[in-house]
Amino acid sequence: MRWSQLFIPTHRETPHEADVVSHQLLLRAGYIRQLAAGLYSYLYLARRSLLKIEQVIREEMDAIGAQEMFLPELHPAKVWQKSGRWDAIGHDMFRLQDRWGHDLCLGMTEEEVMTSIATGELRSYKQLPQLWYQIQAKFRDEPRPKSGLIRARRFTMKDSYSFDLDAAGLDVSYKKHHAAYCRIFDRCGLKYITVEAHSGEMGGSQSHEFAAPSDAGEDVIVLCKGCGYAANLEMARSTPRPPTQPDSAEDLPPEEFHTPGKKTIAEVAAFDGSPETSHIKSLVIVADQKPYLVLLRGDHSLNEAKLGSAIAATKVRPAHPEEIREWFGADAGSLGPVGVKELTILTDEALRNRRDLICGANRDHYHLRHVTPGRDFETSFADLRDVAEGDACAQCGKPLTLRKCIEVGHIFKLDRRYSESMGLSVLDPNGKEVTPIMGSYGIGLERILATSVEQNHDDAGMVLPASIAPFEAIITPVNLKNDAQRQASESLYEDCRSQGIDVIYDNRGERAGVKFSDADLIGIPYRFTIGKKISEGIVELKDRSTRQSTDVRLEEAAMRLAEELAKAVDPSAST
RNA sequence: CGGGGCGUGGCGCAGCCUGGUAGCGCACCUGCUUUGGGAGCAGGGGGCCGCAGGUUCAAAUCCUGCCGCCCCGACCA
Repeated sequence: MRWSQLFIPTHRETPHEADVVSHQLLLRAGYIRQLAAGLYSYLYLARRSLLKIEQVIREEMDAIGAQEMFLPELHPAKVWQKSGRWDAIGHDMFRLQDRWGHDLCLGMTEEEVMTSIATGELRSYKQLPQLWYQIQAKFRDEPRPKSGLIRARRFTMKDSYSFDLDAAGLDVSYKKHHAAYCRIFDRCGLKYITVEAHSGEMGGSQSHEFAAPSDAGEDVIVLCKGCGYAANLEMARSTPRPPTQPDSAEDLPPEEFHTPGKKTIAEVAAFDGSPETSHIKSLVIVADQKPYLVLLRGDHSLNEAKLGSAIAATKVRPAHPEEIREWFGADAGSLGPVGVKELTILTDEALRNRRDLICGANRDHYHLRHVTPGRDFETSFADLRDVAEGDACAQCGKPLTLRKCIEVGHIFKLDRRYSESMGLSVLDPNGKEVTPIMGSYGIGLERILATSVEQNHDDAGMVLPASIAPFEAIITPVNLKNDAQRQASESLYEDCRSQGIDVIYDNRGERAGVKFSDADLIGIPYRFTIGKKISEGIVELKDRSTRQSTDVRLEEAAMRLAEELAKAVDPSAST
């Protein structure tokens, strides 16, 4: 491609609406333009990158025997009603009606459609397993789209679905996907970790997330440098730091004391000189319409996903102030478990075997001291808290660290949730009707691009790996008006093309500095610079990531780069 | 949905407080010079100042309402 004919609208200045690096650079480098909140047009460069990412994914999915399909993005309500998600999902789904008043939605994911195809067609265990996938647009009416391509309302997902006869089969399909995903992210040059994750609304028994470390991420991953333990914050377990001050051995009854205007744990702790670890934090939570009193150590915070799992609730929310007033006769800030009868009390494990603690008295401006779980109130225990930086690893005892990550892929064992609700069954070898077991597996294509930019950039712009960069190389003549330089550029351009190198020729009449800056900004991994040394038959080959430049002979230049690319591209080619 | 910020040529911004000719840098067009890291000089084009009402002789500027975008939180497969 010749740059002079292309539309690559680069900007010198950072657009004001973007504040994460990938968003800024994708806009500045002319990859994308915003149409509305969470909706982006992919211009030429982004399109090329995304097609390359798509092709990597396609190759690896095909390699595990998955079959690509193409499904409608517009779904009739009835398939979602059948699975029960039409009502379960709420505002995240884009809904519309056709001219007859029939309800439709834009697809957020394809469990329902894929399963409905299977329901019509799969009849025998002999047809299993099946691995089906598609690479298509997904629509989610996010409460808050943000960070450019990282959380958009329309994005591209590769989603695949496995149908197996039994759990052992699902295990095989799941492992195949896990391995394929590792190859995909390796080939795309991402740094990532795989962690156990929370299944959320997808349901199912097991899930793993592919988490790419980045400050622009919204996921928090807990890591142990000692033993390699890694888990999503929603699943992670730890041994909390011991209380700052040991509990009193005395056996005193609860005693009310006046705490005028002190509401937060920090305020009460400062007021009476006790450490926060000797306090009970009381949170009122409504889970599936049922109220709970949730107790945590004063310095800990609640993880709502863990709570949801502990009580098998799907919808968890903090109680409204009026509800709290009605149930406790006091406001948040003076709440506690003593005397509470109507609400189920759940207590975090960190408070097990603790005694002589401080909590609210259910009377405004009063707290209780000498409170002991089990003696002064009935409760059950569960792991409900967020792991905190510096907690000890539950496996090896070393301190844990927290890392923000972008979720680039997620695989789920769905079990029979969808096959059952959608009425999928086949005959087993004994002629008995059985319900196949399913898995679902997703990768966000734009997130791979955005994450790559997040992980690979410098002050000049993006530094993309050759596998996903819009071009593998760029030819930059320093001065186009110089005949020798121009002719050499033309001939190198032809050489590169005959070597199969995806190359762009910057034949614009710009000054060298402009062309260098643009090439750096858009992140092309290799640059041929054709300048004065062409009189000796020499061109420079510069590596964008190392910024190292080597002199090569013009005649050998394309071949040299082709060899270099063959080394870098596709480390998994042998498998 | 709660809190905050911002809407002025394509991009980045000033002007608004204290009402009176819409301005700067970059980009763009023409010409000349220049050509190894975002050139110089000269000339030029481009604006519903987010939208709608109101106040006023007069509104980018003051008032009211709405819309859009961004950030924090809530929320989120």
